[in-house]
Amino acid sequence: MYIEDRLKKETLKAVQELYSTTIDSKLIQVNSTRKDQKGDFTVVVFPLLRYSKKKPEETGEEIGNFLKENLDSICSYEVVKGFLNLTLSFSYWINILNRINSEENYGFTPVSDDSPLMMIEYSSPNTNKPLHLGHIRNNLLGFSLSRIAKANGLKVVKTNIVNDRGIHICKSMLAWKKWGNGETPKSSGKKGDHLVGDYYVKFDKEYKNELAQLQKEGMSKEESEKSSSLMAEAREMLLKWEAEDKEVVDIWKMMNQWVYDGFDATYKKLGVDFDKIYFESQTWSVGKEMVIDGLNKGVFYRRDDNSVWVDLSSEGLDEKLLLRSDGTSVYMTQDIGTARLRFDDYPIDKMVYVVGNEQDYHFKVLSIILDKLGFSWGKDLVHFSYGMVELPDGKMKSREGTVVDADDLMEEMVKTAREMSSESGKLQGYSTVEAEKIYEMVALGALKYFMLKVDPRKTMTFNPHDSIDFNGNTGPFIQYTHARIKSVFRKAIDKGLEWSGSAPDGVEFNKKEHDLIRTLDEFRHVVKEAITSYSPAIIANYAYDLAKEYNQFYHDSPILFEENSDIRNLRLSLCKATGDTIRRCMWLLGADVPERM
RNA sequence: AGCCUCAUAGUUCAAGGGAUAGAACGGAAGUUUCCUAAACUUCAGAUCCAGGUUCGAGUCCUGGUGGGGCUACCA
Repeated sequence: MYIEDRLKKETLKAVQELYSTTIDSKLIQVNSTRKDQKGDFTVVVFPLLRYSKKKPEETGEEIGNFLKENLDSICSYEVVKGFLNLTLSFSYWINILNRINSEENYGFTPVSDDSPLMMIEYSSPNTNKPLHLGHIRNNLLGFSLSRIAKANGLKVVKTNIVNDRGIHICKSMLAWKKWGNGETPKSSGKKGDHLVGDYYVKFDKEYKNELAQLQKEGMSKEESEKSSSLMAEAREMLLKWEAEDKEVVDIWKMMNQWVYDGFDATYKKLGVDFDKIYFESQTWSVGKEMVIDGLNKGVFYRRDDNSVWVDLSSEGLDEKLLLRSDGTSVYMTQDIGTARLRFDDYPIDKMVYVVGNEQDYHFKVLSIILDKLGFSWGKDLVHFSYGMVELPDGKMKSREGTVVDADDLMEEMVKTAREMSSESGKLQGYSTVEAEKIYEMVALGALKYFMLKVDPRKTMTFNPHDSIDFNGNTGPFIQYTHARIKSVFRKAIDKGLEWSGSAPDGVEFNKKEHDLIRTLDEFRHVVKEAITSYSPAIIANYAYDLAKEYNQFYHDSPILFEENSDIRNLRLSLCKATGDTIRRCMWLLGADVPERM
């Protein structure tokens, strides 16, 4: 049992004995003491005043005294305003430190056979545009969440649903057919997803031209849209696709493969992966069947024009379309089908969708529909709803060319990392290949930290001109701290001052050392909180605090120059624990830490 | 119009109803004969407005103002 739980229990007992009342344990708050106050843990006494019927100071004194009598680890206490600050003994903290260093994966819960299974859907790209900044946030959140879940003892299946069918796909296919002259990624040297994306844009441009021309000839906007021959061709292509017309399907397969090759390269560079990929071209028909099934069960209803709807007015929502009047499926239909397939494939206990908050309504509806169809997991599916990434002057708009492309961005950041590193010259003696690996690690660390340190629910702003920092509250700052620690241990070997493997009991430590141990101790809470609140940002912010704390300690306290071997081993223990904890934090964020940088 | 969501230094972000609202960038000034200066130290600078609940409100409630989103036979 950890000390916080014991403190709570003993405080409960104290109230019982001192004031002869039993109170709800929720009233007892044990917090970590603010770093600017003396003490390690704080019991907030305000809520207890109703029972003590005494002044805050007096109540604090009485409870403090009781706790000190009953818990050996407490060596002193003081009451400041309504706060009872307890100070624990040096040996308590030495113990904690040694525990951190002796446990295999401190703060993590191992996965066991009967662990619940969490399926996490993320990424969910369209095959007609390359990945951009918004996808990066999605991918990094999804991947990090999967690691956080694993660290909390859950089995995890990462999944991706690729949106590979529909009218929008036909648009890029049609444009390629009309104006492509057989261009391929090979012949043009373009990455496949970018090539296909270009044709999607090309279609849009030609379509706009056509509309403008028609309107010039006197048509209204609606009329021109209706009589556009380009759009008619695209629709015809979709019908052919659904009828499995060989020519169309062949082009579809070929162009999709170009895109997948492109996506794979981007995913690889980003460092994310999936255990199982679903394609909408395979799930849409299942969705249709389920809608028909629901229709038979009376959950849905058919309108005169043959379209199928669900009435959610009793849930306070409106009516939602599930099948168009021509029998084709919509987004919702596909999500229903995909859910069915997934639950057939895996014994899922928790389904998490990492999808932007623009779809809050969609997932609310999906949850209700799945529940209505009789799926027990429908009600508590989790929509991990994250905020948009905006540019300083607003949303990214592909038509205005303000989209920040994922590949370009990563490339740019690697370049910056390379420049910064060669300025400092710390990688001398490394081969080009090794050095290049570190540039990538640092660049990606910067990007990942930048995206993940923000509360996922909030809209975030990305300024492409300032780009992403490598100094201050950044990924490289944290990586740098790790590299520094590794360097200390290398130097320790050179000097013959190897670490004894533990901190000796009986040694006393200074304020900075004390703060550092306390911060290290908090890691276990942070890991748990990250999963309960679905927030990698909690890990990121903690990692920064820890690195900051360490750097202050490092600055103030000589480690290898310390003559007293007990103190030196304490400090090396702190270095070891900090290095490992930083590595674990970054792992949870999906980022790596270098030995040198 | 209705519903959802957000609002904190010049800027980008923190702050489980708890103490003097914390960082970073940018601005001003410092620290390397010493374990990595991508670091450390110091200074200036913020809770949209009006009420309410509470011993205590950036945090909860109500109303305003302002931004974003959703309310598609698009995905």
